[in-house]
Amino acid sequence: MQGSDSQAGLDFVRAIVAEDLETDKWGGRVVTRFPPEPNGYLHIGHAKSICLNFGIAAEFGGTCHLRFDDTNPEKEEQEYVNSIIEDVRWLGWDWGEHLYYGSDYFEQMYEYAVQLAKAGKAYVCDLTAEQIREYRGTLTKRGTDSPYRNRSIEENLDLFERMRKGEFPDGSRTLRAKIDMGHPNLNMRDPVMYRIVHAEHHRTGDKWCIYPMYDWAHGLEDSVEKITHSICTLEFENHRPLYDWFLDELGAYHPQQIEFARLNLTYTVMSKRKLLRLVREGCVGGWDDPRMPTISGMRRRGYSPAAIRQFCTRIGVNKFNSTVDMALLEHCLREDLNKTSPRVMAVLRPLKVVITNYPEGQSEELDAVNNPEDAEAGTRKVPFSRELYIEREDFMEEPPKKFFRLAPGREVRLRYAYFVTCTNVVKDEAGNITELHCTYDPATRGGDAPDGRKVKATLHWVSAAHALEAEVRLYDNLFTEENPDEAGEGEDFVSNLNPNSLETVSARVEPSLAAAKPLGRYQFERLGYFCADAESSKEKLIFNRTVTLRDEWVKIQKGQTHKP
RNA sequence: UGGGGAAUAGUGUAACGGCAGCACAAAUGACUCUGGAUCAUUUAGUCAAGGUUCGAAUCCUUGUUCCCCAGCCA
Repeated sequence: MQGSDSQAGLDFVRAIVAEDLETDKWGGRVVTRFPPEPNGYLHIGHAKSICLNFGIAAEFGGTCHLRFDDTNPEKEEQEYVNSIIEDVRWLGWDWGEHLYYGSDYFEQMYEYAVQLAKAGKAYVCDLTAEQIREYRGTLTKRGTDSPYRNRSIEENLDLFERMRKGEFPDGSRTLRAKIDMGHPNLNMRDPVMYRIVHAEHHRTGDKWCIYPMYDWAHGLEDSVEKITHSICTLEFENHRPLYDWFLDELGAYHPQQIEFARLNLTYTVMSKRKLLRLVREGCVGGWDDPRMPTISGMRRRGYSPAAIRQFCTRIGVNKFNSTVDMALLEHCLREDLNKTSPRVMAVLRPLKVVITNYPEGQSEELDAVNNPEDAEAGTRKVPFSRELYIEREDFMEEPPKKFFRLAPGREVRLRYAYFVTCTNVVKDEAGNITELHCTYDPATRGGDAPDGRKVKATLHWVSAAHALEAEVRLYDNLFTEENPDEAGEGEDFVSNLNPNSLETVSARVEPSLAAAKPLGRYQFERLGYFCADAESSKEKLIFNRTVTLRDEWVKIQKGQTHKP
């Protein structure tokens, strides 16, 4: 093993898989699985697990199963199943024929339980939930045997069968593994295998009124599917001895479990419980709110599957808890979007500009490059006329040092159009700037001066008469704190919600955007990446800001205000 | 002395007894019809203390800190 370099550069999970392949531990097979519980929407943390499991299968010539771990009818819904299937597929992964449901194995699990009971390794217990907790002991104190622990095998078999038949009310009895109430690992103190719940299951309906506990079900699901590497998160490390015990007692196929650290990201929360709360309390518009770290939210925000996949490989895999900087996610996003997004011009906060020496009623079409990063993307026409809109923040009446954009008397370039010089500032009675008057230099058509003179800034713009109105939603971090859980006394993460995480503006966009399809991604030049909202239409254009462009000017401004 | 896991720049990771490397972030400069992109440069790290060794992030000892476990949730 030491001599082998096949593991160099691999993360520790892949290193194990590579070594197992080398030693032929599984007869050349690599079978992984992504086993979500359909009780919520998938988030970026799940993407890490999805990319790990499907990625390993793809890299090592194996297969990866998508399996719903649906053993708790009270929390699971078909809606979640549907969203999970959509999200995994959207991320670009394919499970082929291997779509499974834990509930499909209920009968087999039941038979396995009977086998254990027959071996005297499981018993029906009449203790209440509260009593079970008391009998379990504590972290430092051993537990006490249940008074029902030594029932006869016949009685256990009879009672368990009657549990299944529905003869007993919810919570009245459980089937427990007979292990060791003095075990230092609490999971080994006669864990519950089945509980009685008369609830309708989203797939099995009312066929069952006893449901397997996760610890009992999960290992069996992996075993039945002949998984080779059961990759899960750190908190299940303590459960591994229990899975081992079950599988060994049963003499069943035994996958290898490998635990890795779940993903944490700055400025957001990552547990289904907390995300559910944000949805239920109306802090966001729903599971797919573009501010949510859910896959569906990120999709609606304008993230590309490639960006998310790239992020998942960049963060690596490890066994210790860490918090990844949101900036890395945004870096991966920009990296992909820069290469793939067509550029367009849009003005978020319009300031009217009149080109006083441009003939009234005249207009022309100018050529604009669709994507300077992609020659194949070609060019398009953008209309130019006497009245335009530019970005309000691209003009300053009294420009500070290093402000290169438009100012009185200053010449700048309108992208792909002309050089213009500001000649007059029009204000209303309150002194607010309402309009700018400029002159243009006809010789600079297309954006270059034949005399070779330079300008320090290039501005984006739209023609007032041709521009389309659009609602643009400017998103920012959902939370103001890097770690939202760090809240004051008596408060929790909700108190760290960013009140400015969404600002809606009425923008003017170039006419080509009339063809924008829902979820279509664009770069609004000089502003950022934007995506047509899922509900955007020709009648009402809506764009979501995915992420801003990196902005040197913002940094300069910050520097100027910090050191006056 | 309950059990289990883990510690490498600000952040995320690599190095498998042999020059502590990469990326993000930050900073500086070049270039630019996006203050974008791109390119170059810089800042910054082995939890601590001992030990083994020619040589230790890596092996050993002791300690410190952090995470997980007391659901009939997963």
